[in-house]
Amino acid sequence: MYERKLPIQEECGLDLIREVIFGKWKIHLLYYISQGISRPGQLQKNIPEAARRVLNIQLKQLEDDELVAKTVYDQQPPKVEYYLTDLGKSIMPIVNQLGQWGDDNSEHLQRVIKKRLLLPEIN
Amino acid sequence: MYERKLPIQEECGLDLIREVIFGKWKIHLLYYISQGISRPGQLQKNIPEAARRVLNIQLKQLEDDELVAKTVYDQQPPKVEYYLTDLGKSIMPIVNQLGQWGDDNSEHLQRVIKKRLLLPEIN
DNA sequence: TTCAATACGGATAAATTTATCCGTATTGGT
DNA sequence: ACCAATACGGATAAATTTATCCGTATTGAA
Repeated sequence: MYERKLPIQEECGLDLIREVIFGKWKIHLLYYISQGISRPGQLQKNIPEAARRVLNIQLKQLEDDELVAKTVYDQQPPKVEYYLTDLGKSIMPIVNQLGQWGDDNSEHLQRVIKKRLLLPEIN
Repeated sequence: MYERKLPIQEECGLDLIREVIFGKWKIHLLYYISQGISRPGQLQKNIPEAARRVLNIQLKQLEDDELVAKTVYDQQPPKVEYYLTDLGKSIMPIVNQLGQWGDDNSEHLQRVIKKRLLLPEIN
């Protein structure tokens, strides 16, 4: 178990939203869940680059932050369905715009990302 | 100097935008620059929680990604001014909405963030 | 002559996040 | 009997990001 050592910033809206959506797969998860892809196994199939363990962790965080919630069916084999809370729904317009902006500018973005490999330092 | 080992995802818009704005202070920097706070020293004063070194690194990344650009005045003491590129300007509506959403939901967000301290595991 | 203001970046440590590996448990199909 | 499908999470390694510390260089002001 990991214990945070540095304080979390919560000065302004940008700090706060960063805390809940800046995870490698969080916006993807929100997106797919909003599209009705609700079961963990399905989400994983849609995000094959992500390790299942990581998806679980990020789903848990989204759940803790109350952007999503889940229904656990009492059956075997297990069945779980995630859905967006009202708060989660309210952020979807922005998530969709993020994806749209990325798509609209994909040429540019792919170019600058490739350029990074040539740069002397990255950090 | 650091060399990346894992591949960068660039499958979809959400991957791409993550690459350019998911840094601890990037959306803040974009916001303040859009507000006309253009000099590094001023940006630092507006984001006192951030280490200056980190702001420099993230400004450099924003510059490499062509969301911002800078004018270097040839004088002493040095003077530099950052400004948004067209691409940077095009993302501001979304950045502003992110901040707005965070502000609008600040009570909720502060509550869930505080709750994290009580949770058994974080990762 | 010493210090403040200005911007930048090397070197390295620390913190955090993500990845990998593997084990739990149950039902039904082959 | 054995395996696939299903969801979950412990333990730990690896990768990445962020933080800390300090040094460079120049002008003008006290």
